[in-house]
Amino acid sequence: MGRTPCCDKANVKKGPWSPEEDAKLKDYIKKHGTGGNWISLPQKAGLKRCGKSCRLRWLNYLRPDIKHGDFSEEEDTIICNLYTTIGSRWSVIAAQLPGRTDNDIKNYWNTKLKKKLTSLHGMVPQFIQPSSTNSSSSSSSPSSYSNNGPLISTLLEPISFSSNLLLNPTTTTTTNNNPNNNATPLFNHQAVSQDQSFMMSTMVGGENNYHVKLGDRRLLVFGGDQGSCSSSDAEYGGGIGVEEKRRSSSLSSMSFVEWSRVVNGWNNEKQLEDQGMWNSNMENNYSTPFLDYGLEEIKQLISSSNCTTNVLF
DNA sequence: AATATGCCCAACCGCCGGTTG
DNA sequence: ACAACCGGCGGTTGGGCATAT
Repeated sequence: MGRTPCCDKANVKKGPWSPEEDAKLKDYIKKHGTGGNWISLPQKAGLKRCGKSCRLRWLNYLRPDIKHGDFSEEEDTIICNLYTTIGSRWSVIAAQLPGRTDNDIKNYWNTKLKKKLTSLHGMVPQFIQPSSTNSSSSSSSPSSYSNNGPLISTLLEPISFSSNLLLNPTTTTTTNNNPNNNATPLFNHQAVSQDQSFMMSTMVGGENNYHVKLGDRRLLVFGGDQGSCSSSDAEYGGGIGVEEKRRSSSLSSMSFVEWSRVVNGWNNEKQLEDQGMWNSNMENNYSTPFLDYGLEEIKQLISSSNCTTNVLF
């Protein structure tokens, strides 16, 4: 048989916490810690609450390192960037914002940030589901990501890598293989499988270093699937970013520049140029060299660079 | 001033993977 | 091996507050 139930559901208090309850919980944890057992905690602390409720109250409100108050522009950017990168994995996003809880970020996104982006730019960043090599799974649950293979996370710290790692340049352009696909991603970066290959564009940067920039942060971005590509990709994103080419020959694109324009409100090429994301020589040359990489090459490339970031494979 | 509407956010709900008995 | 619990997560709800009518 299994274990006994954690609490008498009929005999636990629900609803808002009183200051007295908060004080009891805080005091208990201060003296004894959580002990790794939330279920027995309320009884020990003298609270008529479910352990789950205590855990939530502590993590989302009572913890001493919680940051209250408005979100900064930088936090906005990180949230937007990560949302388009990994979707609504609020706990992962929260891990990048010290003092913020997943619940806070979720609420902030749903009530303010979405509207802010809509009012500023007339659109909201979208997260496009990765297509799965496992046809039975198309859910957005975290497990589906691990099933799909490695997740390459957005880099939140400056990166650079040497141009001598760029091999066998070929020339290609992005095409929209599915004109009926209206779900145009602004920025498309997801879990990828081991057997997928990548198209990596050369990026605007120094002579020997390639990077893309978002505000004062540089990001290495991988992405795209499902053969979606908009005209704006060709217009703005042709030479910048990292693109994924599936073996199926379906070519897809994200538009990093387009996304950066949205996030930062850069409205013309001059602003993009100022940000190091555009150069006038590219104006009539959207068909810049792309380079083929496998995942292992990318891993090697990153590990051999000065990268000090949280790339997840 | 009274009422309606919209917004915010703390808390709940239900699901999932891992663990335990 | 299996059933049930635990911890963690994301989605949703509903009460309180602010603003509009």
